[in-house]
Amino acid sequence: MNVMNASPRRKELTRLAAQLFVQEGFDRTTVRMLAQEMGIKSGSLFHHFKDKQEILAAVIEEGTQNALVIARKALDECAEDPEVRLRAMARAHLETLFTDRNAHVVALFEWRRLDPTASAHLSHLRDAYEALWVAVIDDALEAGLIHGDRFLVSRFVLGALNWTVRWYDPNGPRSPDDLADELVAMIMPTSA
Amino acid sequence: MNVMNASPRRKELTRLAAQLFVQEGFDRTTVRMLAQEMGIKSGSLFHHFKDKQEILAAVIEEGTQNALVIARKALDECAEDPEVRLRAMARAHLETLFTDRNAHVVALFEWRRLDPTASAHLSHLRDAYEALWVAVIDDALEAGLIHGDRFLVSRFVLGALNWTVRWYDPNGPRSPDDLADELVAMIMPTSA
DNA sequence: CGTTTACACTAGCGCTTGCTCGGTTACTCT
DNA sequence: AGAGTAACCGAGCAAGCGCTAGTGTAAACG
Repeated sequence: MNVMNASPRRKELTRLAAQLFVQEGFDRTTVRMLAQEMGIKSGSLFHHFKDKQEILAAVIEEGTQNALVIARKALDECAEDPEVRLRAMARAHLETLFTDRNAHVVALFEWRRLDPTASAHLSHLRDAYEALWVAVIDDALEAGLIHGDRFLVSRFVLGALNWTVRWYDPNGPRSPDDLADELVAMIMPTSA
Repeated sequence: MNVMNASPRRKELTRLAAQLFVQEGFDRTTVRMLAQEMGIKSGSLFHHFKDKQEILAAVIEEGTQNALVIARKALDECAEDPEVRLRAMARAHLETLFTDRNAHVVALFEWRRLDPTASAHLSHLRDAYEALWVAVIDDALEAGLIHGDRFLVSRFVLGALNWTVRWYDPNGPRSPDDLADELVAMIMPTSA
């Protein structure tokens, strides 16, 4: 068994698992279903992951890592103007949400199935990501770009963005970037 | 077995079930756990509900019905000013979200566990509720109170509101009404 | 060459699951 | 008193669950 590696094989299996977890939910996805999707038998699955829990943790870790990388890159690449940064952050959020959609849906809706150990470890990743958001929101507030309570604003914005996975159709006419821009415009009085 | 009644006993059992579904998730809640919480044995449970699915449907129906009633009452009781109605609708949403919190959390996060028949029936209820929102949003847009795409705005607002169940602490300093007002203020440029 | 390593297989154990069913209790209505 | 009925119990079945153990095989390595 691979204790803690990130072999390409394991990455691919993690991707397939994410898809099934989204389709069926974590609890309803059996190891036999996972194995079949991966083209192996259920016993072989435990050569790659020590138990079902570890598969869930791998899926969520993958998604959250990517979110962090993409958000940092987006912020690095743009100017220091608070409005630009806010828009960039919103775009980055939706970008990762829909390129790694399966992993993020699992992270958002199956987080509670993690055992305490895995949850604690992954919480740090998640906190690091949210810290980026809080910083951007703070700057926007300070610049008078938006108004309200910093805590509430960031929660509302993240809620609105995360909820998109429930209704957004990637095959529709609107791009994720459009969505991000519309949301930012919605909360910015100056752009009326 | 009670085919389709709403006896007080069944209502109470539904309430208890909602609580457990929130704590453990639908799939992880066994009929034995449900029975114990209700003070009966697992076999007796099927005198009240024909199967586990029906319990889930009962929980969701209860919550959605209440949401409809509360929202309609709130709209009936307030003036025709679009801003007032928007605020009233947001308040009503959070009010029902936190007085029937368990039922709504189940409705929001366990909807997919419903079998197609139950889902179809309950979708009508849900659509009726969302229609109230769309009407209110439309009026607010027409009055120039808010701006943006009517479809996107309502999705963003509902997303922000629904996501509150993930972070809002009813024992904190803020009331649900405060939350609703802050959100409305956030998306209304005129109130800056 | 022999040994190691990665990956897969078969078989099945021990347990839990949703649900059934015949029988019992307690209350209501005539 | 007797009949009807809603509520509940105890026992357990068939299916499915996560996971383990032991084995086979082919490529990689000294």
